[in-house]
Formats: sequence, structure tokens, C-alpha cells
Amino acid sequence: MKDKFYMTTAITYTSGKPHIGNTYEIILADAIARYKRLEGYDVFFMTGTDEHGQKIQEKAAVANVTPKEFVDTVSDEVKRIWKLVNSSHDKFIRTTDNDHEKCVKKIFKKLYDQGDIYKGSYEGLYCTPCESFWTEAQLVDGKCPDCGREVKPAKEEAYFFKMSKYADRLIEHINTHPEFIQPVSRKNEMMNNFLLPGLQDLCVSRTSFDWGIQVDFDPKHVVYVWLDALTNYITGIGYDPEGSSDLFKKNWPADLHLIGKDIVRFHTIYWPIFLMALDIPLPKQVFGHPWLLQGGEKMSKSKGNVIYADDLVSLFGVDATRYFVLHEMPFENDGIITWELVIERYNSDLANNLGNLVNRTVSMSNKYFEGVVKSTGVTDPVDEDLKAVVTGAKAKVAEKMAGLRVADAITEVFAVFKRCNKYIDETTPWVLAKDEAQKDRLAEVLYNLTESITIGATLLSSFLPETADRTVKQLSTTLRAYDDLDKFGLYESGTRVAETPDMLFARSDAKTVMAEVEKIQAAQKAEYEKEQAALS
RNA sequence: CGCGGGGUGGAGCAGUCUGGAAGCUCGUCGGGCUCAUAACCCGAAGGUCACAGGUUCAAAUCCUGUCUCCGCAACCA
Repeated sequence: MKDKFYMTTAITYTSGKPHIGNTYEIILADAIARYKRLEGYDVFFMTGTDEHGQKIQEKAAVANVTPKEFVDTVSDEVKRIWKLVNSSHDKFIRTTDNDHEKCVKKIFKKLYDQGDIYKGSYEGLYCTPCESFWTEAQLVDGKCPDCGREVKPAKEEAYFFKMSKYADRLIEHINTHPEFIQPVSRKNEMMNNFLLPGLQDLCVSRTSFDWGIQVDFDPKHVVYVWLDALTNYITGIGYDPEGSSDLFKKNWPADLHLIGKDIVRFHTIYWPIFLMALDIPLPKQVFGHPWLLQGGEKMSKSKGNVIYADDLVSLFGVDATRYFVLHEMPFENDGIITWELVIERYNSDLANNLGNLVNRTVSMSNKYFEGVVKSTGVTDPVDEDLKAVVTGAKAKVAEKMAGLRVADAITEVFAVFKRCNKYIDETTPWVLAKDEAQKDRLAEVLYNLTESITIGATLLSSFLPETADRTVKQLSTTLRAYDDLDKFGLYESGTRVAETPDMLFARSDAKTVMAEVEKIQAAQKAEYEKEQAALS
């Protein structure tokens, strides 16, 4: 067993059902977690939901349920979707969990006692009907962006965290740890906009709403968002200012926080500073991934163009959904998802390249050898390149994954299957089959293919676990050990494969799918209009 | 003149840091093959690398300016 590897996703805010853009993050994280496990790391992978705040309190009121009832429902929904896309997380934390709440109170108290948190007042522009503070920049034509009415300067008592105290240490840390913020381009943004101009103190409590963790020693305050949400990364594995759990001692510092690019600031500035104040080590890496946009425009319910994981899974299956978001998402820039693109990728990569390869290979073994795959040692120079590509894939995938280039890594895996298809054309098994003298050569060709597919399936298992299992199952074998992925010829000679190939991905008919999509979109619009009607 | 990142054949992207014959996948067209899911393999067409200047023997890549898209702009998660 190699070292521990502790990774997290951001915790999802429970104000509504997560769409495919949110779901992307958990799939990406899961692929990384599974890959690390394949490599032999002792992985602890945590995700969860962020459940406090004014917005939730308001939504619950509209829905005529208590905030707790509201977040219970949404959190269950999130769990359901994460399960649907086959996430292998080890822990799902909720910020309403008892031990989290208790720990946040202790943290707040500790930071207050040591002087990092002080009582002050929050000044801003206040919209009385909306009960909300706004900043100058948020205003629309100088008016409240929500209701359009006048705002006036107001004050609210609040606790603040002394950010500036730790700023120099953080700047030093970021400069000496270039891998800390990924992609590196985000580092400049943080430095130029926030760190170098000087950090403002952060407001860490509120009195204007009460759906949050109460401040023990000043009960009219609740802990305000970031000190509550970010600390999940340590409370979830058993941090306690008065003595942490073994799980915490083993896993902290985190090896990777995977988050959306919109919250890089909170994870690379506020979070490290909180940790410095608590005198515990900083996470090793924060990766702010880009977003998945619907056809270049933002998803919105009113347009009926929001894509949910449920719909993708029901139309294409779990692994096709995983494949699309993993393959299509670039490293730095935003990616695009449309139903047409999903169909295209599905047919070309999954059905044609991979599915058909496995199908034709299994079929030939049955047709020519009653399903028995045997190595005869009758090689040919044309085999060499196939073997080189297949055994070289492990290192290529490893290199991409080390840089969190997941889309590129999955492309390397598919290069193996593509090479196999080419090999079939190079060796023309159907020609060999006509000549009894070539029988042993034909057997060797099919052995090479079966072996190559087994290795490819193992490399694929981090990304498309179900497909990998189904593939090796019909080859009557199991996934290969990681250390053996660069060795060729370990498939047991004489094994009998499945009599009938298991079709991995049936080709998708664009017309049929688009007809279904139209139904989904119509239903979405109807639901949106119903919600609007209920509100007014 | 707030900060940062984009604009590359019909579509989605890489390449830009460390200048040196414009690449990948899909689509289109042509050919091959028939084991297979009308799949697979080979080949071709298609781009003044947003625009205008500049540096250089040489610029998608460096510099300047313009247009345009997007995120952030500190308490919205």
C-alpha cells in the first residue's frame, strides 16, 4: 500500500437540485479517486452538502417547510444523484451534522479567544424589503438588484476575522508552492485582485437570519457561511481543537481540494488563513476546474434547457454520462455540452470504437475457436506495434493523471482501443480463417486482441467502472493489477470467453433521442411556469 | 484606463510559456474490407490561427493597439 490520499469536492449548496454542471465535479473527483486507488493509494474521498444560510431559510419558507425539512430533501436528492453517477466517496458530510456543528462552535470560540475574531459592525447598502445587504458593485442602476427599490446605508453588528494578520505568510506560501493553486493561471488572479492590494477582514457571523450554527457566547449571531462551509474538510474527518481523531491525524493535510473556478478565492485565501490561525498544515493542492456550459449559454430553467444527470443517465446510461463530462471538459477553459454533442461522442467513441471492438473480438473467438482464446506463440512483426501501444498506455495515462489532465488521460485509454481496431484490419482474421495452415496465427491474433482489451479495460476502470467490469466479464477474466499493466501476455491461455457478446453500448439514434429531449424540455418549462405561478 | 482568461478549417478542442513547414476528435467526400453495433481501416477536401500594426531570416506563438466573448470585482453560495 502506498501513501494516504485525502481528497474532497466542494460541498454542494442545498438550494436546489444540482444540474449536470454541478454533477460534473463529483464525476471528475470520483475518476481521480478511483485512479489513485488503482495506483495503490490509500484514498479517503469526501463530499457532501452545505446546508445553512439565508437563501435556504427563504426557500424553505416559500415551500412552507422548516429549513431542516427543506435541506433534508435536497441533501437526499444530491446523495441519490451522486449514487446514480456511481460516485465512490468514502464519506458524505452535511453541515447540519451534529459533530460538524459542535466542532464549528469550538473553532469559532477558539479563534475568538485567541484574538483572530473580533466584534465589529458590517456596513453596507441595505434593502429593507429584501432584508439584504449589497455592495456598490452589485447594485443595478444604484438600486437593489432583486427588487429594484432604493437601498440605504446600514450597519449590522457582526464578528470579523482578521485576514490581514496572515496575508504575508499566505503570499509567501503561494509563491514557494507553485503547485498549490491549479491551474496556475488562477494564481495571478488571486494575487493581483486580493492579496497584493491588501485583504479586508472577513465577516464571519450574521444576525439577520438564524438558519445557521449559533455562536455559543453570543446567541443572536450565527456563523456565517465560509467558516461553516470550508471547515467541513477537517470536521468531516474528525478534527477537534481539543484532540482530533486518528482518521484526521492520518489524512490531514488534504492532498487535493477539487472545486469550481468560482470559489477559488475562498479556498486559496480564506481557507488557508483559517488553517494558519488554527495552527494546522495547509492542503497540498486546490484545483479550480472550469465549467460545463449548455451550448455556450448558461443553463436556465425558464428556457427549459437545463441538463440533469438523471436525464443523461436514462437516455445514455451512467458510463456514457461519465464519459461525456470527463472527456469533453477541458483543463482550463469552459466546456460545452449539448444533446447533439453527447449523441455524437456516444456513437463514435463508445459504440463504434469500444463497444464494437469488444463485440467483434468476442464474436470471432466464438466463430473460429468455439470461444477458446489460446496463445500459440505464432507472432508476426505487425504485433510489435500493438504491444508497444498497449503496454505504453499505463505510463501515458499516469502522466496525464499526475497533472489532473483527466480528459487527456481518457483519450490515451481510447487510443488503445483504436489501435486494436486497426490491428484487426492489419491482420485480417477472416482471411486467416480460410486457410487451415494459418489457424495458429489466427489464434494468436485473437489472443493479442483479448489481452489488449483486458489491459485497456483496466485502465478504463477509473473512468467507466461499469463498462470495465462488463468488458472483462465477457472475456472471462478480471481487471489486471496496476503493476502488471505494462506487461503483455498475462491473459490465461485456454480461457473460454462468453458465448454471446454483451453489447456495451447500443448505437443511439439521434432522432429518437431528440424526440425524448423535447419531451424533457417541455416538462421542464411546465414545471418552471408552475413554480412561478405558485410564487406570485 | 480595475483584475484575469478566451476568439485556431462545418462542430468541439490542442498547440502559445521555451518563435522554425498548422495538429487531434467528429462531420463531409472518395477508396478498402466484411469478423462486427450501416460498425472497422486507408486517403482527400476544407483554415489569411478575431482584426490592424510592429520586432525577427522566420510569428498562431513575442510587443502595441482595436473589436468581441466570459469569469471575478471581497462577504452571493
